[in-house]
Amino acid sequence: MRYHKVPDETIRRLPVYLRGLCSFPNDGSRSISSQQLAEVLHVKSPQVRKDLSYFGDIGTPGVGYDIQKLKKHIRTILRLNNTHCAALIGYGNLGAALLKYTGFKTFCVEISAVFEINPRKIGRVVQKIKIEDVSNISSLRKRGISVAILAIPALESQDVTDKLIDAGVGGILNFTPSYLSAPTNVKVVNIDIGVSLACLPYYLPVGA
Amino acid sequence: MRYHKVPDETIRRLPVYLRGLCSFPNDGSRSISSQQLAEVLHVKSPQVRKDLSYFGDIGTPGVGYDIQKLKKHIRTILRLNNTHCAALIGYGNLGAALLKYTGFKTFCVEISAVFEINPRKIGRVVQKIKIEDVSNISSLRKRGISVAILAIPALESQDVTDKLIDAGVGGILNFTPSYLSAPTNVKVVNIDIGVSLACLPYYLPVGA
DNA sequence: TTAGGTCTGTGAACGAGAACTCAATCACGA
DNA sequence: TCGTGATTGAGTTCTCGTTCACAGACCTAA
Ligand SMILES: NC(=O)c1ccc[n+]([C@@H]2O[C@H](COP(=O)([O-])OP(=O)(O)OC[C@H]3O[C@@H](n4cnc5c(N)ncnc54)[C@H](O)[C@@H]3O)[C@@H](O)[C@H]2O)c1
Ligand SMILES: NC(=O)c1ccc[n+]([C@@H]2O[C@H](COP(=O)([O-])OP(=O)(O)OC[C@H]3O[C@@H](n4cnc5c(N)ncnc54)[C@H](O)[C@@H]3O)[C@@H](O)[C@H]2O)c1
Repeated sequence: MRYHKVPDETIRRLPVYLRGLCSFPNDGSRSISSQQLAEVLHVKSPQVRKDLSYFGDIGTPGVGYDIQKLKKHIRTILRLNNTHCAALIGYGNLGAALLKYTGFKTFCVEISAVFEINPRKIGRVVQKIKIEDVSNISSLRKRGISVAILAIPALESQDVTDKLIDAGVGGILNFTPSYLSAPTNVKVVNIDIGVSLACLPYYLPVGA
Repeated sequence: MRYHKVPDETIRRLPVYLRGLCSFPNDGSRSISSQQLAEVLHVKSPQVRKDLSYFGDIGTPGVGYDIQKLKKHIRTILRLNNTHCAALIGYGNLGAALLKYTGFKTFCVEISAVFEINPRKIGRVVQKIKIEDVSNISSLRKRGISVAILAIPALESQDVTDKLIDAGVGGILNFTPSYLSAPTNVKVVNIDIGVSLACLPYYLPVGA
């Protein structure tokens, strides 16, 4: 492997590969070819090989990829070896749904802190987590929490983002419909549900 | 404007432009330049002009874009002139959050039907909508509902998708972590929250 | 009426990422 | 030990989308 900047698109596909591998029928075979992997995941096989080749020689020519080794390798690349703790900011409609969701553990991510501004919610215990006051965000650094999920009203999002960054957070999953300013060493991933939904009618057949 | 296939990326930006225009400070000026628009939305100004130019001459050289006209124009392109009714499939954690959300009306989309398989939920009235049995999906065609939001367990997603397509649905917003097979005339937009979250640790500074 | 400044629309250059292709590599069996 | 078939890794090509740059349209004011 030579030096290469890894495309963001590749990073985004790795979790998909990982999930595919986890749910792969354990039919005794220890290895899987890029062809088989590609079919399950609905991508092309050269894509799979190129993605994986960015990170060194993982596969074996003539054989394929060792399933267990590949899983471990992808986890290492994504830093998902040990469980990551994430903070949820905003326990509203969306926040509550996210907190109840158990699917994140496939990716070794676990929501381990919840912050609110509403006094009626602060102090309540939900899913074994005690909801804290939003001013406690500054404690995130010493608690080793560096990933945050933003599910608060758009107006407050930049303020809270600034606080998160001050507290050493390096990755933010943003559900609010606002653009968040952040230094380049902080990664912001946006999920804009409204925009995704608004795109659909365009693709409907005319007259529908 | 010549004939051009419009890039998907352009379509995806249009709702962002629309939302930006809606929240633009109404300081009396009737028009806005691509420069100003670009600043608000954090894109480059040639991008804005190119995106809009796919759909004919909307702006006025030397002046800019008439704000009200542009809003109307974008709505027309995206077919968001008259309210679109959408069906929500699955009233679980996520489905409930989506149904309560009022922000979709910015984009003239409204959830007007909810389907469930759980008998204890069927028949309940939530947000003025009566939850129906999933077998009623076939009635969507005559009700003129052609957009659906999938928020059910992954295992059932392909089955229900097939039913939705049979019922004439042409656009699906998919929250399940599975790949949905659909004919090319049906648009599927995926929102994979788990994958988005799993990407974040990769970008954290080493040692964090 | 015309000159000068502003801003759009668009062809062309550029860049990133996806798909293709094939030489190099490996397992296995003769 | 060597030949065969399978499969990777990576250089090349292709496709799509973004950025650039400028001609032309428009407004205003003298
Ligand atoms: N619910 C959805 O389906 C949906 C869809 C698309 C986008 N969103 C976006 O997600 C965000 C959350 O949506 P929601 O429906 O859960 O809203 P919500 O109003 O139900 O919940 C927001 C929660 O955040 C809390 N909050 C407000 N300010 C805060 C602060 N400064 N610090 C900590 N907590 C604070 C509020 O007390 C409330 O509990 C919004 O930006 C919304 O636009 C939601
Ligand atoms: N909740 C989250 O935060 C979250 C995050 C990421 C992904 N997801 C995905 O979104 C989907 C829904 O998640 P959830 O947390 O709301 O799950 P949930 O279990 O809370 O809700 C699922 C609902 O769908 C209903 N249902 C099941 N089969 C059905 C069918 N065939 N037809 C109609 N309804 C049916 C169930 O009765 C239930 O009410 C899942 O695929 C999940 O993986 C959710």
